[in-house]
Amino acid sequence: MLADTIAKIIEEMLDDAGGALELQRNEMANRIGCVPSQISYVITSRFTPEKGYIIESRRGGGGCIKIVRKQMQSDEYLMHFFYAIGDSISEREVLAYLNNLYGNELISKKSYDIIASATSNSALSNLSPEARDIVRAKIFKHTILALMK
Amino acid sequence: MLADTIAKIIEEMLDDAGGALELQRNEMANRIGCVPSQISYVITSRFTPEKGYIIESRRGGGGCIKIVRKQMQSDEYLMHFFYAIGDSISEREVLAYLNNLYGNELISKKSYDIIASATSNSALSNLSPEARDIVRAKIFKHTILALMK
DNA sequence: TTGACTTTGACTTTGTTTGACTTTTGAATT
DNA sequence: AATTCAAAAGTCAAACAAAGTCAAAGTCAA
Repeated sequence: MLADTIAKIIEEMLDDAGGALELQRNEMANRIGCVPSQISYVITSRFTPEKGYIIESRRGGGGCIKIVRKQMQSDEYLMHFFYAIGDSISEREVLAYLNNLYGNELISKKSYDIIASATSNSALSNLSPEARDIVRAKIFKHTILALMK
Repeated sequence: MLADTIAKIIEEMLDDAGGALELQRNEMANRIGCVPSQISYVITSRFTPEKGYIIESRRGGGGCIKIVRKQMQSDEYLMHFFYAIGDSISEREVLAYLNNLYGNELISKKSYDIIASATSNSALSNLSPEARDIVRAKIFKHTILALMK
């Protein structure tokens, strides 16, 4: 899929550049052979702040898009997450959070798997969708606290 | 029966692929000559976590369904536990199980903490005591499976 | 003949791709 | 210094591509 390919290219560029990089949308679209807005789409769908990226850009002649991969310190970061979780959360949102934590090496794959399964729709299938999201939020918060123990 | 045929096909594909595979629902339905939702039905009815399968999927263009089969050899002990858990379980019982697992060095302290917190009365405080034990059993089973991942 | 399991298809939700149009900005020209 | 222009990036909605959901209808064994 195009979007995944582009995301991968950007990831590699970030690796090479040590976590921060500036790219030109049109130039890149041209090189890859897609419309420029496809680059925008990839960036807004894959390089979100939730996943730990900071995006800045400038229009006009010589404009560019700056992408920075940020890493924080663990407990501080976990607390940040803890407070960010509301009273209700979807399975998808939990996974986005977990991916971020795992991607930043703040939790192990095993912790990831356990929390993901404990908060999955499948595990909570006895509850109504609304109740599910509320219970999930509570479970998720509890496990985040357990991670800091 | 159609469903069994499809299940068999998927099993064979899993064998060939060494236990993990990605398939496209529409493409497969087309090949087999059935409606796409039949594939969904087979997966939800036959490839359940209870039976040791992990399912993930993605919609949209280039979407797919990922199926992973858990092999039970090295995880017999955990499976034993898994089957011992009924449809309802108290916080105390979960802790007894976890202590056993931890005592036998089958899980780490971190895994212990995460699972204990995810299944605590405190995490499930929104639910009535009866609902709590039922949901807890399900969560606990899911986390046990995650441990074997 | 009831109840569990299957089969089907209409409809929903999620994710991707594209292109037309808008906004911003630096630089060249008055 | 003000104006204009072209070169960026942004926005948005339509079209398309998957998978999910759900309920109605069918099947079959106890």
